[in-house]
Amino acid sequence: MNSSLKIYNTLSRKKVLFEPLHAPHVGIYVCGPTVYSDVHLGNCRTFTTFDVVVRYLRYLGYQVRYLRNITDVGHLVDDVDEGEDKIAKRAKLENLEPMEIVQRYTVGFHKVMQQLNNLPPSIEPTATGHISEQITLIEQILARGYAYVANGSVYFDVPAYLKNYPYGELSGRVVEDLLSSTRDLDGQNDKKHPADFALWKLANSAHIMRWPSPWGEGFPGWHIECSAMSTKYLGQVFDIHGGGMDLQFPHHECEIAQARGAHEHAPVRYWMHANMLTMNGQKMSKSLGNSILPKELFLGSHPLLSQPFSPMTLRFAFLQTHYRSTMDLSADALKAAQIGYKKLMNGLRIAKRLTEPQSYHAPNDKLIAELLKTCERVLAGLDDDFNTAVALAALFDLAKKLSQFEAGQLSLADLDAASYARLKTTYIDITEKVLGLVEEQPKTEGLVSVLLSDYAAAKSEKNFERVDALRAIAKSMGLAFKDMKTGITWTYDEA
RNA sequence: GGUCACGUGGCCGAGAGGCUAGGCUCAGCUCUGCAAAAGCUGCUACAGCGGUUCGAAUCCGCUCGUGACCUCCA
Repeated sequence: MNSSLKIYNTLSRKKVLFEPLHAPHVGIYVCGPTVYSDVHLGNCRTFTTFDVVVRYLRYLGYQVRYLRNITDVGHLVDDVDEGEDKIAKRAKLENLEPMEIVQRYTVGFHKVMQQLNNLPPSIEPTATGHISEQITLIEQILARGYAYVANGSVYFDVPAYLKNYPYGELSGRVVEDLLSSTRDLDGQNDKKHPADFALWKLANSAHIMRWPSPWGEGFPGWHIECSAMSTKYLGQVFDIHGGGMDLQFPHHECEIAQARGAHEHAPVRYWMHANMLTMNGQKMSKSLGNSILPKELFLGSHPLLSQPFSPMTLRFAFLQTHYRSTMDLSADALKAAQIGYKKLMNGLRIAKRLTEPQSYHAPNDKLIAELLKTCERVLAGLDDDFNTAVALAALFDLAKKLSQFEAGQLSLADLDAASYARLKTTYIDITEKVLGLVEEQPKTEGLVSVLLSDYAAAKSEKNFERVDALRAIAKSMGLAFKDMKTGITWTYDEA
């Protein structure tokens, strides 16, 4: 098992060595979407980030239990008591049952995840499926004196909690600041303190989504579901918790408080936060109305886009930026990513058809050392807080070598069995299994090979009109022929 | 207003005291019937001003600019 993986822990604001609680098992929880509308590209970035995290952990040999929840309880649109439930609101708007909304957008979400080649989580629990667990957890918090009941609602008692535990350590928040900045909210008369947050809310008569509880009919607060579900499936203390940076406060801060309030222990050992996707320098978010839907990108139907971009192009673009940096979306960046992605795939195809030489010459030590070092750089990048940008850079260096081998500029016979295997498996496994970058439309090899042999025949006959015609056909399929001294093959057209 | 980030070449983006990514674009070359593909070569940057240091894009300070969080958001 690899022991050099370092993770940037938001809690300590440092990169630290990853040491799982119960190796080889790793538990990871990622805050999933609220399914009241389509996921937008920003959401996708976060989920792709953690997809690579999970993939890499598995590549290293860990047995990962990956949880990503579906928030299907509406939660409030604003913080005042008469706020509307997001899902219920949407349901009214579309004249549907709330669960129809949930179903529709859950299906849509899964489809997008699949298009982006994000693996499904091991468990995808829903908030509505865990109401009783949430109630139990709230009872535990109440029993330990860190919450109070008011008018059929239950609130977390931040001042009481503060007597025994720090609050705000994850987000670097100072409680006094919180108080001064949250002073002027009206309609929170049930709360004893402005920093308190809801664990359970009384449902008013208009509220559709409601469940019985010891405190009356109501619905759970926004933060409690993650605490309840992570505890149930990963235990009171688990390894990694991830989510978007905007969840750091208050959501994740509240999760910590709830867990300690309920059972004393800080719940998470490594907190990871993915940075925002921006558009024209501004955060992409539903509330700002500047979000692009994956569908719009894949179809090219957004005004910002002059052409469609494929899911893999998007994934590649995500991975070219480190997850903790903001990424600014632009048509130019996507265009560059599209070409880069094809180049990487061309390398993949070469790697796959590489055949081990019958015999090796005297090994070219310099070449071998260079190759091994580049393979090492791929893993070192991933080890360094999942730096996919660095890994990709090294992969491109390998792709270059792969081309040279194929074109006969370098000879595989100059390697040895070990370095040959290392080159091949590193390129293929990291690209496909860890980065999740796969060939988008595997061509029907039969058709392509017919074209290819036609092309070869036309070339040897010097029938250049036919040659040009065949090239045009290939191009229309997004392919190009390449003539090498060692033979003719096809490749993805990068233009 | 408070808290915290960030500012890298034509563009996108890593890196984080001396080695200096990578992708895209552009120019030239090799190869080629012409191309394509591939390879090679060139373009050498770190907002500004001070400071620490033998040495700073990287550390410290200030200035300017941008963003995030403080309210639902991945």
